[in-house]
Amino acid sequence: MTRYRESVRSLLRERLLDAAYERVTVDGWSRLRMSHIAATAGVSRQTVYSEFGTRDAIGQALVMREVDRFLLGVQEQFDAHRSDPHAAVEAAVLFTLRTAADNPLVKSILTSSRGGDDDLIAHLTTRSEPLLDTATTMLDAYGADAWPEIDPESRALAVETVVRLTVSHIVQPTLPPDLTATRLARILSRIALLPDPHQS
Amino acid sequence: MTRYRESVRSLLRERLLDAAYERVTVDGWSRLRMSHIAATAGVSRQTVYSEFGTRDAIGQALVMREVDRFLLGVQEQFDAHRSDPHAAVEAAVLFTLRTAADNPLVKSILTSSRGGDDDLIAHLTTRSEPLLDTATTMLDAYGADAWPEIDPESRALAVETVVRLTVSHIVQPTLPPDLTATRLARILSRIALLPDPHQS
DNA sequence: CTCCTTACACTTTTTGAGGATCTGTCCGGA
DNA sequence: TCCGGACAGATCCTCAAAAAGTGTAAGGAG
Repeated sequence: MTRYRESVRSLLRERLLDAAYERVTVDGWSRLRMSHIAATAGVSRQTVYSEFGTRDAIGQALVMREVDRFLLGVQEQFDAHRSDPHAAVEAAVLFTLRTAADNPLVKSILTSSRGGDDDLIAHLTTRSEPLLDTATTMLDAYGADAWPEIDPESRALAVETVVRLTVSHIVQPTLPPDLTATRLARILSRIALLPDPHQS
Repeated sequence: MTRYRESVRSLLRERLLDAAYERVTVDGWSRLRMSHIAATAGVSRQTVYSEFGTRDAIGQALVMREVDRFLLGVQEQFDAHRSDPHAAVEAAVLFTLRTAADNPLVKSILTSSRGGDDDLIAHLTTRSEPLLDTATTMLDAYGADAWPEIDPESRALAVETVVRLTVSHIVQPTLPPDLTATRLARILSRIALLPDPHQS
């Protein structure tokens, strides 16, 4: 019985977050109104309040959900290439670039681009400024586990570098994502002193 | 005679730009008034207008002068280490990080950080968005001339990478500038397949 | 018990009119 | 050449009234 309640409740939460997300990506956080969320989700304003309490809590939940999804996606790319660091980096970078390209929320979280009328970023500073740290730590731990043969210092250097370069390419793209991913993978191979399959 | 006129004129221009610079670094571009510049430089407002025409032109000139000085500084670092690419990169990165740290104008030009009340950045889009391109091109040409033994593709990759990483460290510093410069030089050596004097 | 409607106090945004300030230009005098 | 003064037009404050939004609460329906 309690199981049923929780199921309904989390369904409602997702529905509300979906509604909020839709509005945010179109109008920006500042123009999002509680009544919009309620209307889009087909519930009353009060239901939104009883679920989240405040508007800020919705922003928090929105950011958290997006961050979790993104990090999960990155992990999946790595899992798909456990035996091949070069391919893993290429896949993860490509995934990140593509996500940033068509997910404005993730993009602003990753780049913390100030400005715009979008103060959703304010919620990030609590949760997303550490995002790059979290990602870096995650990748480092993952790398240590999956590829113990690489020397630790080189690995740390490589991880930090790929994170910075990826963000750089989000902020200022030059080549198409897939080519960028290839280039970054090559750079990383050299830094971590890996064999580069595409070496000329 | 004409020589004298030009000399006086360029002296006046410098004086006015100095005055503008001083105000801008304190109050920001938006709060800079033509009358301030005139007063600080000890001339009349009309003299400022007859020299620059518009307020925007002053912003343009200010940005140009700063960019030129910065680029010259980078060149000097390279010239000082013509025989040693590794040391050249380290010196140039360190110079850039330090300049960015205590020259707010250069920093905002390099990072194009929008926001703030400082729309001086707007003038950049004409002149400074290409700054990174200019810097990259300059470094590439310099590298080709000074170190022809490095293979061109690796060199291009290395140059683009060091530019992006340097900007990244300006935006999000972690270690002190000198350590960062050392690390970047090491990374670059590996990408360009150079001998690394500090190899462990 | 959950959700809806309605209502209400409080805070934050938007709006608009008025004045002040600033830009860019012109001219007469030194 | 430069300065001082003057001027039209644009832009930027200021500040108070009105509008809209947040968060809380009570009563009713299923």
